[in-house]
Amino acid sequence: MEAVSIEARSPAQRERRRRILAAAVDLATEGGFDAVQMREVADRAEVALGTLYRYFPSKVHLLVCALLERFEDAEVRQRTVPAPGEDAQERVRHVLGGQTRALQREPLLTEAMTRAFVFADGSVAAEIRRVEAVVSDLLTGAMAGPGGSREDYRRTARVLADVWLAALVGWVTGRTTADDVWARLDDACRLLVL
Amino acid sequence: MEAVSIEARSPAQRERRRRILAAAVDLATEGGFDAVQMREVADRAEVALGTLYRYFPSKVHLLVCALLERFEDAEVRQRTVPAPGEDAQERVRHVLGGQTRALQREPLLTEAMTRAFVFADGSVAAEIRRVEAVVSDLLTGAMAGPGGSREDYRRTARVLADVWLAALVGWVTGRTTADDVWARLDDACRLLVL
DNA sequence: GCCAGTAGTGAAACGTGTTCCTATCATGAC
DNA sequence: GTCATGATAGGAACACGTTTCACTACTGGC
Repeated sequence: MEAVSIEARSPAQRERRRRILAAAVDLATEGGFDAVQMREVADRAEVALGTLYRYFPSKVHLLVCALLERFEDAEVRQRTVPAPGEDAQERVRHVLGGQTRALQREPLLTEAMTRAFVFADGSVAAEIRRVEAVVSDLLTGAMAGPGGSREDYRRTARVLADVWLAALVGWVTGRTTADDVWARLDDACRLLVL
Repeated sequence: MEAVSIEARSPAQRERRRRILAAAVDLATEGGFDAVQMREVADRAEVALGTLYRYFPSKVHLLVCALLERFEDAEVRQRTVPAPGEDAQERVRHVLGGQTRALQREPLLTEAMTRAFVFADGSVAAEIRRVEAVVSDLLTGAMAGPGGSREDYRRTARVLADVWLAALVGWVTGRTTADDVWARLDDACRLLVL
């Protein structure tokens, strides 16, 4: 089942897609994963339920796409304003800290997107991979710095992304505190040979 | 809502609990997360649906408890037969490799338990924490070796557990191969200051 | 043994993600 | 302009996790 691609044909379709994502983000921001109910998303976006499913074949697709857009924006911004810092460790800490704080500003939205991300099954593989790629770019870009080689940092970035994800999962499900997310990233940065 | 505790009062209750977990594991082994349907679990365990929900307040609880029992067994076994290896890195690699191979022998069961683990919400916090504690014991025990101090390795163990989890999630959802799980753990062991 | 209270049964019912179907609408080819 | 084709609306229907309820069976204290 293929979703309507991002390069949706008509302006009306792009607009519908935008409205759907906005509705999902609003509901998630207000009530988290459970509050993103497909009928309610369709109502708010003013599309029929069947249309919603034509654009996003499942609730998880929808939320992962919302997550992807956020990270894509973040990655673009990061590219225009490179992270400050003397070395790879300082720069990647800066990025991780900033992104984590941003996620923590909207706890329920982060909960919804994070749980969708980890619960996603094989049918969402393409979107998940895109998120992983963007996050990898974000982190390797920070570590490599201007003009550095990203490839040297791919493996380290993946470890950091893994720690980040696990810490976020612990936080969004109420098992740990917001500070703990940073503590775990901090530990990881310190323990990794950077 | 509190599940019937593991120290269930009567032998009949312990037996019911055992049957329920066995039924869940069987179904998961055969068809993964989606195949663990509560009505079917109740049927196979020969208990009423209401009874199943008295023992395990949700499908996720049920699968996380199954995961917990597996890791508890593994941890006990690990304690009786300490991991071989000259240093912390060798020993923890041995344990991670062995456990990962064990998980990969039953891909659908691992898929079911892993997805339950990451999708679990706050109501499963207690069980999740127990799983995390057992995994931490497993890894710190390996790294500390006989007579060593576990505490020195708590943070490293958590990073490794995070990488392990993220890699397993990637594998059970078909995004990466079984070998990739090991490759990522291998990278993490190499990149960490051990 | 009897009784009170707890546990278990069986079945119906509810909520929400997902699918399906038919009628209506929009758009591009001619 | 007309028509064919695909997109959207509207809504019913289905699947499965979860809840509820009335009834029965068990168990521990007397």
